[in-house]
Amino acid sequence: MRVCVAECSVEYSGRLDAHLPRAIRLVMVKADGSVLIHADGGSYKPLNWMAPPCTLSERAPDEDEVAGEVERVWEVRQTKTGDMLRISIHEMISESTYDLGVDPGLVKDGVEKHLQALLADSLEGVLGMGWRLVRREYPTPVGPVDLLAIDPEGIHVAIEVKRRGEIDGVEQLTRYLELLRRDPRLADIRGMFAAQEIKPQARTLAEDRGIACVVLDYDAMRGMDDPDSRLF
Amino acid sequence: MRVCVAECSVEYSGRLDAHLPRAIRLVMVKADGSVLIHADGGSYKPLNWMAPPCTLSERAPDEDEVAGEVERVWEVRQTKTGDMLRISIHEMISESTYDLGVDPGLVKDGVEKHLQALLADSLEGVLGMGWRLVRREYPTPVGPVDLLAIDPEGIHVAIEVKRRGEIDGVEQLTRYLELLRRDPRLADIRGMFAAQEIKPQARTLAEDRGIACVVLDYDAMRGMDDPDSRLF
DNA sequence: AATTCGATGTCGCTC
DNA sequence: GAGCGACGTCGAATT
Repeated sequence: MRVCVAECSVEYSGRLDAHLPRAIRLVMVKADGSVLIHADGGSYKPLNWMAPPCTLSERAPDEDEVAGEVERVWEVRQTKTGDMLRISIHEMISESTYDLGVDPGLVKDGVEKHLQALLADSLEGVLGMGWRLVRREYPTPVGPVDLLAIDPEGIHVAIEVKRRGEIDGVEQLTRYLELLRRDPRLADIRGMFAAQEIKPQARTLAEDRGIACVVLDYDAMRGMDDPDSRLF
Repeated sequence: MRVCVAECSVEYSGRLDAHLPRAIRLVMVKADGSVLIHADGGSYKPLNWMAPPCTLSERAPDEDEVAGEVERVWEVRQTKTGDMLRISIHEMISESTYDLGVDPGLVKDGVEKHLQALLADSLEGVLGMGWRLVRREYPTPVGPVDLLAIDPEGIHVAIEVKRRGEIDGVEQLTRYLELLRRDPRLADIRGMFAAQEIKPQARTLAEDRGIACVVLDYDAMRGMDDPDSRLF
């Protein structure tokens, strides 16, 4: 990785055209040729960038660029789309190269699949005694519903699990229910919307459609979970 | 901005839990306290990060951490959500601080909205005499179509404008046409797909559906445009 | 404050 | 490779 701090101006041409006026910025060139240009603020998104696969070439400034006090010009081209990033360097303030090696990568925990697995393992702990799991990823013609369960009264319940419960999740569950009810054995199936957080609009819509809402406590579920039987 | 290269391991706890095993990475601390951790690959997205507003504090490693060869520990806390990022530094390889000043920011040009405005202003210049604009952003139940126009024969034409014409743009226009044709006054409406560049697949699909394709010349349209009447 | 919508979205999976 | 959905989506414009 090459890490530079430079006074530069930048032009991008690709899905749109954009330019960055002259200022001091951090320019990061990764081993795969990709380039990131960061200012000292904003979020994790660079002001400008080029995604791999791409190639960086350096050239001398032309007459106009010299007149504009440009010392070096980097041109980064996207191999597939032809997008181009031109970095005009007015002054290189610092430049270093490091060998970072291959990163072992991020390990995630607590995503929807994990919530689904935890709830499947802790149905009685979360919903109460008498609940039984039929299966995870129960198939329907429009995709699998997260969990199919049976409540203490013996009624089937389709459970949609989300990390954040929003309206589109309720719509998704509604589609599943509509199709599942065509199966005579599931004609009386009910719906349950389970999420770590349920938005007010989603709750309103769900309850209007007779879908129960359950807020999941991830840490509590992890406590209930039997570590020997879990999937992750 | 503080730019460090360090052998580190990282834990994140917030919307999800995640961790990064020990490896050499770039750690960027911006003036607002936000932190980015980059490996030497991937795209512009960091492996891990903390968005502002947040505060970074450094502490000495505890007994377990010392046993794990940790030299320094940075803890970054999100002020509002309480999300936490813990960076355990095994070895600081390089550390520098720069004053970048306030960035003037990215200036965008040539986005779809601008193309749409230019085409609306130059309909006859681009498509030929006799074309008339009905309106921009003509509403349909699935969103507004960019332009509704009338061709020299008096037939309505729905025009979808893109910088890069790809298949999803043709699908979008097809949905608009389907709904617009339900209006008896627009039963004979035709479609036109206008873009600076039209991908072969998109052109094939469009023409198969009877949708005309027009390649827009941005510079020429800017030349035709009356600067006094334009929207930008 | 809440919501909707666009993004140079990116990323990861299925087909 | 294309299509589809989730994302620690982020961010701006709008209600």
